[in-house]
Amino acid sequence: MASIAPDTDAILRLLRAGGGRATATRRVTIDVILAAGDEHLNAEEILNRVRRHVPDVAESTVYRTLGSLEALGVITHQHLGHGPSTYHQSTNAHQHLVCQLCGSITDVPDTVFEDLAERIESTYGFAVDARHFALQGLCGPCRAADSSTE
Amino acid sequence: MASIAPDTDAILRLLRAGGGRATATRRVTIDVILAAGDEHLNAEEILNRVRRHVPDVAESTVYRTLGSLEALGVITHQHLGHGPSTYHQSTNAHQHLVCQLCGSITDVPDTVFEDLAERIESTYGFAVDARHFALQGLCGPCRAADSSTE
DNA sequence: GTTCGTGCAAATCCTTTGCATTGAT
DNA sequence: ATCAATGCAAAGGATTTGCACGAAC
Repeated sequence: MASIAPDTDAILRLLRAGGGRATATRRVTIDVILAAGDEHLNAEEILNRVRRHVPDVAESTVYRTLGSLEALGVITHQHLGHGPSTYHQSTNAHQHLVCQLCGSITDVPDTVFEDLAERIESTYGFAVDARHFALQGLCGPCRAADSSTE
Repeated sequence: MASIAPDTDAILRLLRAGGGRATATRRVTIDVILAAGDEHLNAEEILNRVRRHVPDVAESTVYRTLGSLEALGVITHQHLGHGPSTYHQSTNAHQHLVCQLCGSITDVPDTVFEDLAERIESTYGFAVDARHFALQGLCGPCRAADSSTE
């Protein structure tokens, strides 16, 4: 498990400690991710925000930086559905409920899954990690709209 | 909800009832899917099996047939991880536990998720459909191998 | 004789890779 | 001076789409 880095400088230090380099572009990329908080940013959105400060970044650079940060354990990516992956700080880890109709995302704490995880573990010996892929379904509003149409 | 079609002819009839056409290629495609039973076939595997009987099918044709069958409710596709989608008959619907290390797939009955689904429904008003995206995690053997290495 | 299904190629989306150059250490 | 990071363009895998032709109804 990687140590948790609270701010951009600490993360840059971590990067350097691993033989990496602290570039201006990387600093901005990290700033963007930390500033995003609970938002679920995909690579393109991160790229666009980085470009506000470094207009000529290549998308491949952002992808490579995201990869490095993920290897350090500083960020995590998750799959919320059919679209692109989203990224956030590892310290923000939680599970996601994604509506298949409207795409809305509900963050839920890990604790909600504890019973399920225990049951699956004791029955199948399988250790569930429900964070990497979101749980799909229908959110309240869409269910209401849906059942009134049927 | 579409009616459940038990055999190839019935499915072809359904297809026709919806204004579609019953072609030889479609017949073979349906046969392949029905014969697959519990296997988790992706589009390429289905294509290869169809080609044993119809050597010159285009991949786009198989994709389009899969789309039509899914629209009819006869088949379902699910995402087991980062790779291609897999398809099976809707009557075989169940949930999947996919090991992030070895890729092994464990099928689990819907009942395992009932409590979780109820809890999420009452807390968030969200109706979970855990079938479309698999639950990720570590299978028993991989956990054992993993912890002995750490 | 209309549609719909098909083959083919090209296009799409998201992401990765190769390679020469720039820049951090 | 070294080696990692970058920009650019091209490649990648999975899937979709446009279009003309052929086949099912």
